[in-house]
Amino acid sequence: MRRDSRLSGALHVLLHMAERGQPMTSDELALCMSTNPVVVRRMMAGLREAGFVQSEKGHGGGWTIACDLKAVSIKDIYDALGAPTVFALGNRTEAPGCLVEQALNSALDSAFHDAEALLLARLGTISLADLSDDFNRRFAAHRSQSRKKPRAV
Amino acid sequence: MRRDSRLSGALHVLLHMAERGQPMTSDELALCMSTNPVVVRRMMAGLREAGFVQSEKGHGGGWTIACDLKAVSIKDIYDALGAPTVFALGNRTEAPGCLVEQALNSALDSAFHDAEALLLARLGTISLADLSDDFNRRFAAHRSQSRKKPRAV
DNA sequence: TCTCATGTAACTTCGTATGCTACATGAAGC
DNA sequence: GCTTCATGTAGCATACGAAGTTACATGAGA
Repeated sequence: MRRDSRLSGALHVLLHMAERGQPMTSDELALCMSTNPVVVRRMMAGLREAGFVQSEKGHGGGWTIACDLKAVSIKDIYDALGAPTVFALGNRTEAPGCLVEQALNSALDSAFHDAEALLLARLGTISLADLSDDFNRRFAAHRSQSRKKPRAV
Repeated sequence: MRRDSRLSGALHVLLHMAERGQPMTSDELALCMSTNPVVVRRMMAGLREAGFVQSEKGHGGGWTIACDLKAVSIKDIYDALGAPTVFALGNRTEAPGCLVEQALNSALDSAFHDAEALLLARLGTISLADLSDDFNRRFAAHRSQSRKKPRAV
């Protein structure tokens, strides 16, 4: 099944903005992600409402980060995106009359609920600053490796 | 996002078959699930290949359970269905050149991987017999309740 | 007032599960 | 043998939601 990549996309955009340190337009961000500026705006709408980013119109406008990267977790971004459905698997019927299905849903729901809780808890422990730090480590490693073995990228 | 209900459907069908104790046709099973017999056959194909059920053609034919309910877990059924994608969320790009996306995927993959492992481990602890027992408990409770407050179902 | 940017509605595209039709295959009953 | 009943499966239609695109309104600066 095709996967919802909005969380991944939003985080990607945020990290690029954090690196840049100045306003970036939807067009620039769309280029970073090889997608469409409207997709970027649509994705960012929730983050703007949650106060994580700001947008300015006109010359010199664009998107800027409006929060402390250390204080915002991946889970916060997930919530700002509207907490999209986590699982591709699910029950056939949510409120079944069939007792077989009730027994089944009860067991499945419990397992899915716990897995979702674990996932969101994990995402809650990772801040945007953590991601940015990880990127910078990779960037430093990449540069030192490029110095040893210089080649075009 | 619309959810994949094959796991739920397959388990539902198996429990109905376990209750019945004799061959059930695709048409009967489709009726139980208010779906189409072809959908049932398609869903059951993997279970047949895995040896969990048998199918017979012709008069008196249909589907029968061919395994020990205590020995088969929900995870086994999931695998027999081809281990469909668990998450509706995912990375935009699996093998990105962008270092930002690499850092991101690394963090997300780790969390998703752990959540999936937890889910499948949980599904591995629940046998078809457990589900069947749970159904029978519900059925008994339902009947005793009906005796107290008799009414048409 | 012109240009650049966001905001948003409306439509198209694309992938996948599901629903359905049609027909081949094979087993049981007559 | 022939009919009936069942699975097996290909092939197409449908539904749905994310992503992609077009078009245009709105507002901020030069």
